[in-house]
Amino acid sequence: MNEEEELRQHGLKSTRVRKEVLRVIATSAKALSHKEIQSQLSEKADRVTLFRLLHDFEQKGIIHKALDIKGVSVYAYCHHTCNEHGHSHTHGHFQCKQCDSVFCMNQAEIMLNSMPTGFIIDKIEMTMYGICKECSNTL
Amino acid sequence: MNEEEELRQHGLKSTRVRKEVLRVIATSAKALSHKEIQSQLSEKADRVTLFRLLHDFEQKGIIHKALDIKGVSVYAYCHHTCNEHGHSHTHGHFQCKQCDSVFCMNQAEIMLNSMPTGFIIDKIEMTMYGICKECSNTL
DNA sequence: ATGTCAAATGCAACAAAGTTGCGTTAAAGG
DNA sequence: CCTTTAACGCAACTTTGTTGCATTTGACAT
Repeated sequence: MNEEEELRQHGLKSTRVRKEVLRVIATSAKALSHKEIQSQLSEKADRVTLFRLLHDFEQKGIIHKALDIKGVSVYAYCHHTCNEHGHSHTHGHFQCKQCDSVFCMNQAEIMLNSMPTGFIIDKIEMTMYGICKECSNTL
Repeated sequence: MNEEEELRQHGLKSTRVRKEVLRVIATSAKALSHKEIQSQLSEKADRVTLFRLLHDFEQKGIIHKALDIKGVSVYAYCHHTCNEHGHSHTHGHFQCKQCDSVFCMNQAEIMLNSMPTGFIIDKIEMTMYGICKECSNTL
């Protein structure tokens, strides 16, 4: 499925900016910040357009958001598991202290051994910090 | 142990602002943002002073930092388990969608069922989102 | 008690991330 | 090809957090 089809499937118009952002995110091995996405576009797009587009993509289940250690949002592709009714991610994220890259870690799932009483849990996020594969090779 | 002693024990000068910030954080049931801390001080302190002080407290192991869902830093008391050589928290955090409060959840521990190869893990953070005890009572 | 000195504070200015409002452009369907 | 509505771009703004520098103050020695 190409970008055009995927956008339409999620009820979004297929436009120049959207197609390129989708391509950039879908082909990235790591989660990307707004800034990184902007700098990877061949034809430049407006900051605000990009912010709004990322919100839309997230809302439609095309991408999901994580926070890096500084609290900056980074975005990663959902690989067709989510839609506008909700996200269904069980994976955690990993941020490298060396290169700052954030990766989706499908190997790492979360298991809660006890639930706090009275609290209704909706979503669990896990982030690991350390050194990534690539950086640990060059140490 | 009072605030004055605790600050000295961690190698920090005891000052008016520090004592009050420490009191506010140590007696709070929830993690507090910079903004919330500032608004809870009886004698107002400078924004920048507060930011620097929070960094210092974190670095000395007096408080620890978590990120709320918007990426804003919130701070909670360490209860004497940490020092300048490192933090040793195994608990996760919980943020309420209703009231935005962030709580330390000592009940919730993390279990990794498999480790990603090549990645060196240093620290694991977990945040749960949902409805807190208080808000779920008034639903 | 008082002087000294580094550390802590306050102020101004800045930077980055993210938001809001509004006018203009362009995709999609007829 | 015309119309409509969503997407885009621009300007201005907000919030969080940072940096540099001058002033004040806590801790310690005299």
